[in-house]
Amino acid sequence: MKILIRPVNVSACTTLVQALTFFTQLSIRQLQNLKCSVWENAVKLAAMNRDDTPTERNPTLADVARHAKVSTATVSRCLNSPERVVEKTRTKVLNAVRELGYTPNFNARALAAKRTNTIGAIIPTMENAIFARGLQAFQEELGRNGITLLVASSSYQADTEEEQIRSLVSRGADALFLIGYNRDPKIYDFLRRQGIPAVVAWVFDQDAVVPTVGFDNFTAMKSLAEQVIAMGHRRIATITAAVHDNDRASERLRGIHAAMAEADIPAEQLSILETTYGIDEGGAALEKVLGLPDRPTVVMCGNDVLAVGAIARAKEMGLRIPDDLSVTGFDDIEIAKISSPTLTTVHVPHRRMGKEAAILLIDMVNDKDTNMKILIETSLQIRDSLAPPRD
Amino acid sequence: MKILIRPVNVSACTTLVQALTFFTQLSIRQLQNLKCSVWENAVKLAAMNRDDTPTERNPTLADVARHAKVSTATVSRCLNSPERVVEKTRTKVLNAVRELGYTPNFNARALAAKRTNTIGAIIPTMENAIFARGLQAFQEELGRNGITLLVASSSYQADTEEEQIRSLVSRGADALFLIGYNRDPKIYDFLRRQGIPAVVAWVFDQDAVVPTVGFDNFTAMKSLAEQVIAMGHRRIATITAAVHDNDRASERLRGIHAAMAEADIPAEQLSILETTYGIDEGGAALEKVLGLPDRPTVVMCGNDVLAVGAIARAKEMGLRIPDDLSVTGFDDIEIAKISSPTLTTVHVPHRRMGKEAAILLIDMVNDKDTNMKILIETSLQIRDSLAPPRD
DNA sequence: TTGTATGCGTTATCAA
DNA sequence: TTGATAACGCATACAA
Repeated sequence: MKILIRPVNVSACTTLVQALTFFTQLSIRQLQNLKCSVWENAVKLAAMNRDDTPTERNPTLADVARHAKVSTATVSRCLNSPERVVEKTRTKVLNAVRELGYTPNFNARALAAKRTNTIGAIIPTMENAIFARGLQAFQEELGRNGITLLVASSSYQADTEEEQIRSLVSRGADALFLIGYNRDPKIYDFLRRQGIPAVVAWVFDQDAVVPTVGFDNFTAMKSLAEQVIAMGHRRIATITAAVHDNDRASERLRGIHAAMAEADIPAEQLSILETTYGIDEGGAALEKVLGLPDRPTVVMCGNDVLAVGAIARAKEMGLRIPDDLSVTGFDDIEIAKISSPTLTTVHVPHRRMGKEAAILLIDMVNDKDTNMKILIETSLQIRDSLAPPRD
Repeated sequence: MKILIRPVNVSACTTLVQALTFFTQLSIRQLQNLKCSVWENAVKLAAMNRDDTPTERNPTLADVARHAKVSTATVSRCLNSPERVVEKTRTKVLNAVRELGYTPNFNARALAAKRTNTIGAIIPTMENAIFARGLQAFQEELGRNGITLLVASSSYQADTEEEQIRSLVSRGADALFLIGYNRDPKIYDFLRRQGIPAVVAWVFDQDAVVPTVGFDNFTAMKSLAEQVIAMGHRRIATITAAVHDNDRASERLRGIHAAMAEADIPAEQLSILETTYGIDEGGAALEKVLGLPDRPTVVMCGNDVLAVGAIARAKEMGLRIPDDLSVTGFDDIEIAKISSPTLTTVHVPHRRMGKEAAILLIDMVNDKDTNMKILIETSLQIRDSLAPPRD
């Protein structure tokens, strides 16, 4: 056999070798007997990629059983309820496990046991620090209880979320953690029929029919608005996430409206600007606010990120905060404190919320008839970005 | 029928009732006709646990098959390779699927098919926005290809990460996305033997033996340090994440050292402060910097969050930035632009990195012999927080 | 094109 | 205390 190769480059040769092993039906070893330095190099690389050291099959329960000369049932017991097997056999089995480097196949286990020790969570987006933070605390608490977390993010899409709920259930999640109460009722039906406990976080609604760990978005924002109005503001703008399908946002908006109504300020005095999440988005919305006829004296933002973006843009445009314009946020994340001026906002203990949700959910998995609602208290953080209007 | 019960406690009774319904073949409703308060209580509890509104068993392939009057194999084919089944039976089957609300059991599917269309990712923490952002882009690209993402976070613990790698593999992840190259070599061995492709992101090392999508932390930080030194700074401090087990941090530190060496600045002129991630942590570290003898004129931070925290604290303590002290960051997240003064930093295109990693990984799953390294370019962002030293 | 039958790696039930 | 063995729900080789 004689082969001519124009040595182009190594990676091309690699491909070539693979093609050759295929067409000639020679093993890579046989091909290696051909002499030529580029060739050898290529062969070596190809060998690495193509596993001449073939993929070892994972050891199974049966392998361990054979190795330890016991039945598969015994091995299984050793791993799941070690107290039900006598000391001597147990060590024998555990040794075999270690020697073979055995790891249980999760899917098989789930299939047979109908329990996965896994809880699923769906959040609107991972990019928003407050969800990340609540989730982190949630996960830490689960971890302490030997439960693993499966995360999905829905990009604020209701249908995506529904898909993901089904997906998590079909993956065997023992329970679900969801953000916001507002979703198609048939989803709650579905979960109930499947016997999958779920808790809803980030909102609190006394009348909700699902277990909840959250705060009262309406009251929190209303308190802040009352404070704003008490300072003398009458013309208000709000920069908020799209309120449609988002009960956190719509409740907060309702809070502002309620405070205005109680102070006899006509609802038309409120300009509402919807935008997506982000610092730049907050800035862009602020520009629109400034373009409004009869300019508002205060901008109440749906979260701190929008607020900080608004402040930055306002300063760029030559406004002084809060002298020329007041700005408020929601959440009280770190940037609220380092923003200049520091940001007036609503403090939400996200970590605690995540942790409480985990505890509740674990209880529910253990005995399903827990149907609790936990109210997380928020508090006003009055800082420098809010002051009485000048005019 | 006459039954005597010594009323021990409610839960015992509950069990008893369940036993009775089993043995007598009477429904709980019928048993409820018996009068006795403890008894009634027990019956009620038992009813709750035992779901008289019974948990509907999930429909299975077999149910669908029966409903559509075909074999399970046909139903399976309809779902997985619809082109291999004739139009008429297909619609019949799909109707049955819809009517029964059938969802495939993921675990069973994984067990039988050895492919899950799932890719696992392990990041150090979800709380750090840059990981969240890269991951979000990663996930979006996977989503476009019908692949779902499994996320785990290791809290920067090497052993936790190792556990999670095994866990993801045992869950059937087809491939893995990892941050940083630096881990026990036996992990790479393990993955290779299992035939699980993995890509490493956030770093770039030409000599690494695993596929990589990342940027050169060393060179990027070195360029920034050169800039700093060119401005005249000699006494430098750096606030960094713990460099042990963290090749991103250690490479960046090495970059500073290299730039100093080239400028003949003795290495002792660099004060190194390790801290954890967070705005407050950056602030605390800054206080330590100010306490240093022969105070540095510039603080180079390992990331923007630390930098912004440092700036805020410095301002609180009455320093003017950059007049009294220069500060730099790394990553170029949004707060870099809104910080005041705006932050000099290294721009890293996290989104693009995540997306490229996804594309590469998908290729690798399809034909395992891709062994690519992709270098993501970074760039300097010189802004207001850096100026020549005053002395 | 469709159906039958087997196996995937566990857990759980029952008998020994 | 242990060992057989039957599920678990699905995919697929093979046969029809």
